[in-house]
Amino acid sequence: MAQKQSAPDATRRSERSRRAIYDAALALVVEVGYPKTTIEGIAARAGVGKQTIYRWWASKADVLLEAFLDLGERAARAAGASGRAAYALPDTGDLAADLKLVLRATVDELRDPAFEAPSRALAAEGVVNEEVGRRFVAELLEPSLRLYVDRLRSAQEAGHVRADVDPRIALELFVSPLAQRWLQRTGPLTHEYTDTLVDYALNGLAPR
Amino acid sequence: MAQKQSAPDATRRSERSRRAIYDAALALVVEVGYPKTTIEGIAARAGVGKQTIYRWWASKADVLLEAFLDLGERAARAAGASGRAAYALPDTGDLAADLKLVLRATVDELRDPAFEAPSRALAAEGVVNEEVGRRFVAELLEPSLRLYVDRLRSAQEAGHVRADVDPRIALELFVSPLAQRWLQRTGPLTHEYTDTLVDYALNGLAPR
Amino acid sequence: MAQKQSAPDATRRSERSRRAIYDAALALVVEVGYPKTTIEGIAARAGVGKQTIYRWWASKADVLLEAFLDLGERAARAAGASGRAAYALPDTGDLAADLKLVLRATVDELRDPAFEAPSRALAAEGVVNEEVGRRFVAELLEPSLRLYVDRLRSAQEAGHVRADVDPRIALELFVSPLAQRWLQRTGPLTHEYTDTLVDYALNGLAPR
Amino acid sequence: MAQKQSAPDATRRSERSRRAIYDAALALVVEVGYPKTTIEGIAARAGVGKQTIYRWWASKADVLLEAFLDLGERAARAAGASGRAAYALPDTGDLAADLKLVLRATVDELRDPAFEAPSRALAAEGVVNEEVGRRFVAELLEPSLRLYVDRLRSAQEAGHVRADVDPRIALELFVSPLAQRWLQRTGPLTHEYTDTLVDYALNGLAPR
DNA sequence: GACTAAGCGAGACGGTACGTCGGGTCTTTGT
DNA sequence: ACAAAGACCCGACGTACCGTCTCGCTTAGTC
Repeated sequence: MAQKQSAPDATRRSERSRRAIYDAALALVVEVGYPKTTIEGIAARAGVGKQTIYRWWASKADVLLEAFLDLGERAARAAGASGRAAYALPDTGDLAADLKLVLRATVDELRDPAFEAPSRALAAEGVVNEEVGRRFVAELLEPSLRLYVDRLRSAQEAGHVRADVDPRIALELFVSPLAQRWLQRTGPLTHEYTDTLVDYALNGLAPR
Repeated sequence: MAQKQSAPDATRRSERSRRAIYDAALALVVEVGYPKTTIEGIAARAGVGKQTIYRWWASKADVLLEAFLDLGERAARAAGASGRAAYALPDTGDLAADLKLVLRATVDELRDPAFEAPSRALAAEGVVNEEVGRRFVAELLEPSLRLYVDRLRSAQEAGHVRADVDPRIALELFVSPLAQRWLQRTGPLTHEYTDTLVDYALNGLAPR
Repeated sequence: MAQKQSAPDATRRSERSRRAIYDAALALVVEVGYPKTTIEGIAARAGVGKQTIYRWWASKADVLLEAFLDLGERAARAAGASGRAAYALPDTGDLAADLKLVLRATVDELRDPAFEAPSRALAAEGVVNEEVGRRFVAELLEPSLRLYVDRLRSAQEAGHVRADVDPRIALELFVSPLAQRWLQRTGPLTHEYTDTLVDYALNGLAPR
Repeated sequence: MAQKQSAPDATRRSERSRRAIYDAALALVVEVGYPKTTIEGIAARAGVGKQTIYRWWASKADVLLEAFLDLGERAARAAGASGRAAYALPDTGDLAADLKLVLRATVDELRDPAFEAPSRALAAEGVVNEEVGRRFVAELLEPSLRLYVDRLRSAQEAGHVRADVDPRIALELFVSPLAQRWLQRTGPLTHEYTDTLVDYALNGLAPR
C-alpha cells in the first residue's frame, strides 16, 4: 500500500490555492504555450509556493490535466445551470442531421483558443507519455465517445444502422478523421468537411 | 539580406558527424524517450561538439525529424535495392483486399519500437509546435496518403468507388481511426480492427 | 508597550516539551553538526510542533544556548548533590599548582563530545552574531572567568602576584591561548601545554 | 586518484568571472553579513552563472576564503610596490616596543570593516567546519604567527628572552588574548590593552 | 460540569536558497 | 573554416527549511 512519500492531508488543502493554480496554468498555456509554461511560472502567477504544486501534483501535465477537467466541469455546470446537461447527443430520429450538428459544434469548440491550447498540450503530452495519455483518454475523450456509442445504438434499434455494426468502431469513421485533422493539421476543419464525413460514413453503415 | 548567423558552408560539412548525430538521436529517443533526449546527450553520444548540432539544426525536433527521414530513406533504399520500390499501393483490382493488406502492414510497422519511438516523438512535438507539425505532415505523412489517393482514383475509374467521392477525404475513413488509436491509445491495434474499418468504410464509398 | 506578538503565558508552558526540545537539540548538534541541525529537525525529533519552538525561542542558536545552559545546570546539580559545588577554584596556596590542575580539567572537558559539539556551535554562532555572542560570553564564559579573577586576587593578597597586575587581564594569559587552540585548532591541547602556559605566564618570558 | 567529478579545465577559466566573484562575495559579506550571503546572491551580483561558482568552489566558505586570501595578496602587493614587504616584524632591538607597535597595528586592522566582516565570517565557519578551519589557520593565521616566532628567536639570541622558552607557545601569551577578545567580544580592544599584555607576558605576573 | 482560552502536535502555506541539469553562445585548440 | 571540447550565462528543476498560519485536541482555570 505504497504512498507517495507521506501523503499530504487533503482535508487541510487550500481551495484558494488550487483555484489560483488552475487559473494560472490555463492562462499560461494559452499565453506562452505549453513548453514555456513552467511550474515555477505557474506558482509565481498563482501567488503560491512551488512546494504547494509539488505537494498535490506529480508533474506539469498533471496540473494541466486537472485544471482542464475542472474547466470542463465548470463549463458543464454553467451550461447545466441554464437547464440542459450534455449527457446525451441530440436524438431527433435523423441520425445524419444529429451527427452533423454535433460535429459542427465540435469544430467550433476546437477553434476556441481557451480550449485549444490546453487540450492540444495535453494531447501532445499524452502521445509521448503513456500515463498522461491514458488519463487524457479515460477522463476526457472516452466520456464523449460514449455519447456517440449511445446515439448509434439508438439508431440501430430504429433500424437506421445495420445491426452487425460495432458502434465503438463505427464512431471512429467520423470522429477520428476530425481528430487527426485537428491534431496533425492534415487539412482544414470546416462544417462542410464534417458533413461530408458523416455522409461517407453513414452510407457504409446504413442497411441496404 | 540577413542570414541566420553567417550561414555555414555546407560543402565543408562533416558527413561523419551527421551520421553519428542521426544515430545518436534515434538511439536515445528509443532508449530514454523523447523528453529525456537532450542536445547535450546527443552530442556526447555522437562524440561531437554541441556547436556542431546548433550549427546545422534549429532544434532537437529538427534533428530528430531529419534523422527519421534519413532512416526512412535508408530503409527505402535497402528495400529498393532488393528490387521493389514502395511508390504505389498494390492494385490487384480488389480494393478491399489491397487496403486490408496495406493497413495490416502499417499496424505491424507501428509496433516496431525503432519506428514507433521517433515517430511518436515527432507527432507529439508536431501537435504543439506548428512548424514541426507542418514538416512532419508534409514530409512524412502526405507522401503516404498520396498513395491512398492514387489507389482510390484507380478504384473510381474501375467503378468500385462512387465517382462523386473525394479520395483525399475518403482515405481518412480508414487511415485516421488507425492513426488515432495509435497516437492516443484509444483502442487496440489489430489486424481484425483494420479489416473492419475497411469493410465499414468501403460500404459507404461503394456505389449501390 | 509592544510585546513580542502577544507574549505567551509561561505558566501554561509544557515542561515535557521543553525537556524534549533541549534533548533533541543537543543530540542533533552532536550527531549531525550545528549547520545541519534545523528547527524542523529538532521539532520532529522532540515530537513537538514547530510552533512550540517558535513560541518560546527566537532562533536555533537561542534554543541551543538554553539547552546548553540547562545541561550545565543539570551537571552542576549532579555534582553539587555529591557535596561539592564549583563556585570557586581550588586554593591550596600554590597558585601555579592550582591553575595547572584546573586547566588540565578544562582540557579534558573540552574533549568530551557532548560538551564540545554544542559549545563549539555556540561559539561559532557568537563570532558572527553579536547578540548570541554577548549571551554566550555573559552566561557561560564570564562566570568561569570570574573564578580566575577571584583566585588571582587571593594570590595577590598572599603576595604571590604583583599588586599592580589586573587579574581580569592576567587570566587571559593562560585562558585565551587555550581557548584559541581549541576554537581555531592552532595547536594540540595537552596537559603539558597548559602547564607550560601557567609557567610562562606566572614567570614571564624575560630573564630575571 | 579520485577527482571531483570530471575536474574542469583550469586553463580555460575566466579570470574576469573569478575577480567578479571575489568582489561580490567580499562586498556581500560586508553589506549583509555572512549568513545572508548566498551563493545565488554572489552569482547575481557578480553577473555570473551559479554553475560557474559550483564549478570552481566547494562551498560558500571556500569562495570567501579564496576571496579573502586574494584580498590579502592584493593588499600585500600594493604595500610591496611602495617598497616594503611585511615578511618580518620590526626588530629595533627593543622587543617590548616592537611587539606593542605590531599589536597596535593589528588592533587597528581588526577594526577595519572590510577586513573584519570576512575574517570574522571565516573564523566562525572554521570553528564549526574543521576543513575550513584548517585552511583558515594554515593559510591566514600561521604565516602571521611565524613572524612572531622569528622575532622571539631573535630576542632569544640577544638574551632578551630566556633560552628555554618555546617561541611558538610564548607568542600565544599576547596574541591569543587579543584574538579571543576580538572573536568573542570578551573585552574592549584598545592600544592600552595590548600594551599591558606585552608587559605582563614579557615580565610575568609573579613578583621578582 | 460546562465553558472558555490557552498551549500543543501537526502540517499546509508563501517563500528563499539550495545544488543540478540543460539550453544556447562563445572561445580555444587542433586539423 | 569546420570540428571537438567545454566554460560561460541563464533559467528551470525538484528539495529542504524558513517562519507564519490554521486546524482539531488536550488541559487548565472560571463561572
